[in-house]
Amino acid sequence: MNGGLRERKRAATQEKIERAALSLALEHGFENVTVDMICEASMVSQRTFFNYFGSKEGVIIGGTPPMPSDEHVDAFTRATGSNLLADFLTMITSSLLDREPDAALFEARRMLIMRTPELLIKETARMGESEDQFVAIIMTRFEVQGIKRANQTELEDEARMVVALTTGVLQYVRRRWANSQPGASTRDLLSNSIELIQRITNDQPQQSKGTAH
Amino acid sequence: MNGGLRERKRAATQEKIERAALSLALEHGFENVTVDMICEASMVSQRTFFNYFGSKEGVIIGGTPPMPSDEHVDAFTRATGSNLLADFLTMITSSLLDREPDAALFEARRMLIMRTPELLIKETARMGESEDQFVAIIMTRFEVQGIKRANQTELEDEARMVVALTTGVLQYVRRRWANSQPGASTRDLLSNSIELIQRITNDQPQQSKGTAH
DNA sequence: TAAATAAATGCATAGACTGCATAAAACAGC
DNA sequence: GCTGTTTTATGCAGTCTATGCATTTATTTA
Repeated sequence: MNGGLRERKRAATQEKIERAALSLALEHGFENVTVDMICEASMVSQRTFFNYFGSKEGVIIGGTPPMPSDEHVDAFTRATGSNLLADFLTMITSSLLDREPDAALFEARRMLIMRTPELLIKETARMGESEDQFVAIIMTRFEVQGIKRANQTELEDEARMVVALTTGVLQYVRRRWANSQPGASTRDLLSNSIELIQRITNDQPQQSKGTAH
Repeated sequence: MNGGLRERKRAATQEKIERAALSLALEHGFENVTVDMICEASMVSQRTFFNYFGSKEGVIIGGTPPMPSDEHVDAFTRATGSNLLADFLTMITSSLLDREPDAALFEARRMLIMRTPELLIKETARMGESEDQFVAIIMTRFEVQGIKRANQTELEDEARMVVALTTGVLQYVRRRWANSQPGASTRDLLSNSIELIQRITNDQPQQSKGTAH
């Protein structure tokens, strides 16, 4: 059933731990906060903490790796005619934004990540864990849109490169986002980033566009 | 002085630990090998192990973050007229290749990383730690080549994006490299990757090239 | 050969994390 | 409301990575 006592208590506990963790980390810095401190502040056992979040970073960057919702995936695979990299990037950022409905927690996280480069790196790493699933999503889009290459491998390489580029760009975007104003538009940030990518990759003053061999 | 007993012994110890670690990790898998096992196999104390490598991953992916030599940096900042991203990527991979002169260790590392996605991620993370230094190198190239933008910030953003893209692409390249034949050419792999990037970023069937706004 | 420097080690300790057993709470059916 | 079942929370013991500090051992330099 939905909204049972059990479920609500679970959500409450999770939030309580998260709030305690964020608050402590903002005050003392992430690395100076121990799991025990978080447990004491949120009045749960250490074991419970790990049951919920799996690791110390987990409580900040999310206990489970981020996966876009079916709606986002659908929109992505069907968004024909636009730029693949831009669309993928948009899907990922959208699903990241959806994950945190509470504005205060959202902002706290932003500040924390800004102050803790290590967390930004870990977040990137976590994204990398889901690589295969992301590749699958992109392959679906290729299929839906009837995009073919000489062979399946080539198509998969392309998908893998898109994911790789995205994890890289995400690091850039997150940094910019972390240093931006609280209310700043993610959309603008994204389109600026994509412009920048295109400027960089298209800029090749003297080299011909053909293969380098 | 150079080649003193001290220095040679140090190099010998380091190599002994590295060999033991790689051998054990290939046999049992990285996560099933403990630091104590490595210490016993290489006959050093645990403390010595950490003095050399700082962490368990360190013994596999290198005790210190990878930084290109002055020669590489020089070549990069002066290589005018070519593609920025390609040149930067080349510099990074070159310096990575230079790090391991021993072919057997090199190959062992390749196999290990192929079998241990976690290590690939950690390696990427380590690269991210040096971001600021890389940005500085790129800024130097801008300066050497007299490249200007509206303001310094814009230039730095561009540099940061190049680093971000590179860390992403590196993940792709490393995966390809890990799964390739022992003798495969890194140069070919690189140029293929760069072609792929250009195909992806230039491919925008219906969207005009201008700003999305 | 003696002083200075560097390397290796031992020991104590913190802190993250896991496995396992058990207690407490919530649920489902009656 | 009572009872058996399923989740959730906890306690505890133990493993493993990692660090600080003091001490010993080896190499270098003067």
